[in-house]
Amino acid sequence: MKKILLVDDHSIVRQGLRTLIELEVDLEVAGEASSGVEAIALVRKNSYDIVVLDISMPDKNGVDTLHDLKHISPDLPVLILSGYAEAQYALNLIRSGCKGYLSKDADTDEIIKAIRTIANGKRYISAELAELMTDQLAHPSEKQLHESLSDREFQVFFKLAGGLSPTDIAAELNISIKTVSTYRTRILEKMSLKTNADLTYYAIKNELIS
Amino acid sequence: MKKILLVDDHSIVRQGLRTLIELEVDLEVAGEASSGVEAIALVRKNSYDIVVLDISMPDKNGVDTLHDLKHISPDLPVLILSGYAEAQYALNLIRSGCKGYLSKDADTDEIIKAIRTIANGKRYISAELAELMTDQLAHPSEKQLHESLSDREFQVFFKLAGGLSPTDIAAELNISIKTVSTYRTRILEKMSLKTNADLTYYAIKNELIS
DNA sequence: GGCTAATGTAGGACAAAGCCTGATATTTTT
DNA sequence: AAAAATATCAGGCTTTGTCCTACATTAGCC
Repeated sequence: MKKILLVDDHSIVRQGLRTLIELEVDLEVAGEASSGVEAIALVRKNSYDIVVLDISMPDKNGVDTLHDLKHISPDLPVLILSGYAEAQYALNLIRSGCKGYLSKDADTDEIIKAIRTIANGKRYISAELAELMTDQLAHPSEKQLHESLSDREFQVFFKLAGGLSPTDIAAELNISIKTVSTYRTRILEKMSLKTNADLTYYAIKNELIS
Repeated sequence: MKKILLVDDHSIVRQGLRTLIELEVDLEVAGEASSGVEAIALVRKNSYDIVVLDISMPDKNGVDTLHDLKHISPDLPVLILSGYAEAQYALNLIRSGCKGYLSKDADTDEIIKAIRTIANGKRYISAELAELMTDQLAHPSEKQLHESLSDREFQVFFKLAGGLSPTDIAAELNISIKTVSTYRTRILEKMSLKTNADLTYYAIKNELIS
């Protein structure tokens, strides 16, 4: 009987997981925490076979919680549950020592399968994640996306992210709008983004602008 | 026996809600949808007493789904379930005709209470939301910029902030690009902003998107 | 109960931006 | 030093978007 600790700030999600898990004879929910801090405290006090951890939580996020868990109990396997948006961090998380990473919209069979696999000491890699990893190997870029931009490209990136129009940028840099447009295309290409809004988003999240 | 339709893209959340609801004698889950489109189709075909709707879903977001539901079935009460970040637009949604608004980390009792209240034709206002509303009444000048937007304007605002092109928005809402453009002008005017990047910035900083 | 303001909707004219393509220039690799 | 890759730049052509205007409907108000 594998003892599971559920960590998620949404009680409904915990409830859902609990219901799923209780249908399995070899698995049981041995604890629930609604925050990272609470989770750490429980792991200090009790023993579990696996932790199922939501990455996005208000007080202490999943990334930090994972980091701390690895100090307290290095061998305790962790399955990360994430919303769809955070897929980008999956690789960082695996490197930080979690044993598996699943999107919350995975279907219930897959979730149980992942829990069981990890509880048995193995890794669980979903199809999506596998794809991400091979992509990553194909383009081995440890560095931040925007670091691969050329000088000029970065200038343009910065201005686009700030909401300047191509026309304005062209004027400021004394180049043609066409050129600005070309850079834009390259920037989006290099950074695997689609829209100017993505640039703004990226710049804010990476604190390039505030 | 009140018939409930659950709409959420995460199967775990649906599972959790279902478990909760099945414990109640007067409530039953009569349908589940994992997307807005699916929800609309179900509402067209069957009859429900209440819809529990997640606002953040990939294909058709909750805002649009709510809007459409109000056309198809104006009297069908809707309870919006949201992640914590979206509290800001609760008021917009109430104005758009939802009967209640709850954060996903509300505890299970409160969720059931909200469902039952709404299924009986009343409104459900959580303590947090009530506070928001009274704040609002106390300082009417301090209302958030985006709250002065009309239903339609808000939809467009949301999509523009997310980086959708006017063409895409027009297609999603089945209106002309010109109309989208008009809304854009009004939105920027009302919010005293200048560019689409400002919208994205605003939406991120106000946690309307994350 | 009529008047005004807000809302939802587009058309047309024009401007802006985007995509594809291709020229030089510069740097890196072999 | 030659070859390959990268960076800087733009023209042509087409698609998109914006601005201004307009009109019907609804909601709000004196």
